[in-house]
Amino acid sequence: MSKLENSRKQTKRQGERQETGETRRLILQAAQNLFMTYGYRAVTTRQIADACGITQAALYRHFTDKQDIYVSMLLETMIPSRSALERIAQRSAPLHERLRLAALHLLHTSQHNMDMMFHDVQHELKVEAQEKIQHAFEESVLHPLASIFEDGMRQGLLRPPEEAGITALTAAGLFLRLSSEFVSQNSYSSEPARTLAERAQLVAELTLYGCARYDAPDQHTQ
Amino acid sequence: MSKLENSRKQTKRQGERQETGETRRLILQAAQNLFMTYGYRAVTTRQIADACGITQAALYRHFTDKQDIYVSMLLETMIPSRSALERIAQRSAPLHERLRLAALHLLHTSQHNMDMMFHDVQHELKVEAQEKIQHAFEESVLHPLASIFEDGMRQGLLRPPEEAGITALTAAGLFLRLSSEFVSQNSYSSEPARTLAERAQLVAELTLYGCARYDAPDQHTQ
DNA sequence: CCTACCGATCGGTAGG
DNA sequence: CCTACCGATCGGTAGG
Repeated sequence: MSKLENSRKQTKRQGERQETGETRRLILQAAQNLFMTYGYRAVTTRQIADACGITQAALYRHFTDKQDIYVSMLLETMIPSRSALERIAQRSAPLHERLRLAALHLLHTSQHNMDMMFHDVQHELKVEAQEKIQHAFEESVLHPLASIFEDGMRQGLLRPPEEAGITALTAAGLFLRLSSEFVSQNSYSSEPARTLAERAQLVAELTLYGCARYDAPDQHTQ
Repeated sequence: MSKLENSRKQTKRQGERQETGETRRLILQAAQNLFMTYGYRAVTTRQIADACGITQAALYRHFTDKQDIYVSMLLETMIPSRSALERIAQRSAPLHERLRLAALHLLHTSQHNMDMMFHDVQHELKVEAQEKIQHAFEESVLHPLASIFEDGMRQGLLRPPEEAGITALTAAGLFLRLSSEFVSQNSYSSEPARTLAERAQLVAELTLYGCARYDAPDQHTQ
């Protein structure tokens, strides 16, 4: 006996199945795969429905419209990151180590194609939805990351903005860009294959120290 | 007497105006503004035509289809960069200075939304067009930049890949991402306003040295 | 949850 | 270079 059958004894008019929100989760999962790969506009509601084995019209029993699917998917992707990143930020480990763990988290949950996501949010969504996403992103991803960099500045390990440095928020944005450079195994180049852990380590190092040798002659005085 | 009238005495059947390729340039300029802002799919051929003051059907006298407009626009944007970047790469100035100039060039010509561009190329174009763009990008942008980093490795100023470093090509890709972080005045944060020159300087410094203080205690041994 | 369908809009073509 | 139009596809709804 399937668990689909035993978990409902109610009226059941023609072909309804909703109950547990199982279908909703299925839709959001398909939406994540498709939207994050092809972008908001390029994905049709029919593609999402096909990936779930339901008809396009059935989507509208779970979401009010296409935008609602997209926004719900983004929120359910970002919000769980908050506690994970805040926990990492509050560790007592050295700056470098916390950044490595944060990068690992980002690479692992594959906060994919951040740039495309923001483009879509900005250009395809209504203002109200934009603000909801923007807020969730700041609370769940940007601020936890920025707090790590603020810590580094308080400790005097990072250049403050007034010494040709950048603000903690900008550093966080930069860190995110660097991470997305390494989500997919390379963008253009023919880099040797690396594990997720190695890439996270690299993101942390590059963010802090760049590509220069630590012991290189000081080029600022050249 | 308008210059449109005097530059042609030929047959002139019903409403043709083509001659100098003037309209073609107008179309490419409108296409650049629109495609680079909204992405390939979001821009309609009617929008491009409207921006040029012609009808949508008239576009097809200058280009075979929408993709042709897009590819032509990208090629005519990237190819002129080649000589500029190669000249910068071959200068005798220090590594840091050449990177600063390269960043300035990129920020100035606003090789905008590189990530969206690559997404569009990969997902919306036919393979043949993809390869044409990929080739032009490598020749005109990526390789000139990579040659600067190769130089730095030869000089021993950069960590080589086998010392937890990255290849010159990856460094070039990273440099491009950092640049696009600063094309628009900030992405998320509330950074103080900076001139183009200041941002170029910052991109070069961050690429080489990261956000850490140059004189910070070595965190690798923490 | 499905079948059927709608208006709107898209890229591209016919014909002059 | 324009007017007019085409088939295809889109997001969303009616009705059960």
